[in-house]
Amino acid sequence: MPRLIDHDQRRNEIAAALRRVVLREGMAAVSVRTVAAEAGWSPSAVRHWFPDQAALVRFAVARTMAEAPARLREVLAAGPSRENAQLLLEQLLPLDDVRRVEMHVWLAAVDPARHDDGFDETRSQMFVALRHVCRTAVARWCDLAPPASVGEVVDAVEQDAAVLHALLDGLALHGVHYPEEATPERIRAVLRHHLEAISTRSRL
Amino acid sequence: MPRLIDHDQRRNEIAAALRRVVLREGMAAVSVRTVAAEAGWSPSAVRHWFPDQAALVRFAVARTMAEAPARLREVLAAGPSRENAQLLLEQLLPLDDVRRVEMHVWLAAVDPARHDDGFDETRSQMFVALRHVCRTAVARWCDLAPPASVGEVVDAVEQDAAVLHALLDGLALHGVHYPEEATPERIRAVLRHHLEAISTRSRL
DNA sequence: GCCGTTACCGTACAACTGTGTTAAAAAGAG
DNA sequence: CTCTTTTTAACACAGTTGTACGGTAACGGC
Repeated sequence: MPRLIDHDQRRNEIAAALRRVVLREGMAAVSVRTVAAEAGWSPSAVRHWFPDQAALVRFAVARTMAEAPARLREVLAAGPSRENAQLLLEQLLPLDDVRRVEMHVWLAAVDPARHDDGFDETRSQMFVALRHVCRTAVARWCDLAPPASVGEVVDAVEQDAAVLHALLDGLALHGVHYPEEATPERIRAVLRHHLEAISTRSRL
Repeated sequence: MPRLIDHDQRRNEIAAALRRVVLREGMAAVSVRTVAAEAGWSPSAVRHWFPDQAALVRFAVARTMAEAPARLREVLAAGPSRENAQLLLEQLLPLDDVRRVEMHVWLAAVDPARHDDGFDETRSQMFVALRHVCRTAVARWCDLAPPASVGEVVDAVEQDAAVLHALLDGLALHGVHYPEEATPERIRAVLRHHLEAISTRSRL
């Protein structure tokens, strides 16, 4: 057997390089060559680990988004409370560098993906996943029983979740594209304000 | 004097061609050549009307977004009412083809613009303009005096406007990138639900 | 020692890009 | 018709892109 290399780690390194390129120069600057240079390898090395460029960015985007579920699970484990509900939602907002990179890469990838095949599934999965997090957050915030499955839908919660979902993505977009205006504190404040509006209403 | 051509109309034709390319194949497919082909001219013709590619997309994006203010003014002229407030906001959502194209082009242009100079001003202008529309809409919805100027800020309205602004951009993003899930009717319903939540709260 | 498999590199090529230059066509004014 | 300016085309050039191919270096088992 020849030298054995940790495939996953190698690919993660390259994905991290792509992330850095996207963050610094935007998705338009991503190419096999630029990513390879950023990672410190030759373009052929990158080509060795990924069959083509599309697979490269697919993998990198997937890996980038893959860290969020772990954070969500961790917060979820803390048990339901209002603080917890807000904390849950904040995991999906660009409030620190890690989450900012996630959102940035995702937003940069979503638009081109609209015309690439093989990304549609990821896109809609992301949508339903986010929606379900919103459902859970609304339920926890309003002190209701959490939704048992992705399929189970309670109408009142569902409407609030749809609003929250759009609000969340809007805040993410603002945080990434208008960092001066939408600072982490302001984003948090807007989310807080909206959540408190929900509770005020539900007390009627 | 040799043949005189309506410069503005010519440039608008080219901008429209760019719009079509963006809509069909995404911003990544935009080049002097592809736009020229779409418009039915030679690349040199396009180059004759725009000094370089950056100016081309700058102009096309500006022209695309330039149609919204007219719509907003028209709605604003109808005088304040709740229906009117919702209608105002709906002018900034991808509810028909015209508005869908606007949002699509804008979203496709915003991300690359983050790393191009000369677009920052447009970006922040868009932000404050949208925020002000939200302020006005909240004021009209809650039957308050409309804000006199962009500078005048009422705290209670301002917080609601910030939420509404993020919600609006989130809904726009959903409508463009998840057209199956976020249909015009659902987008309208979400907006409606949020606005009614505001009024419920304000009646306390 | 050797060998075979794996990892990586350098180069090459065709396609595309933006952007100049150069020249032809078109059309109103005289 | 001719002249003059605008409009369009054709071409060229350098740069970048994705991807394929041939070769080299490393390493584990014998």
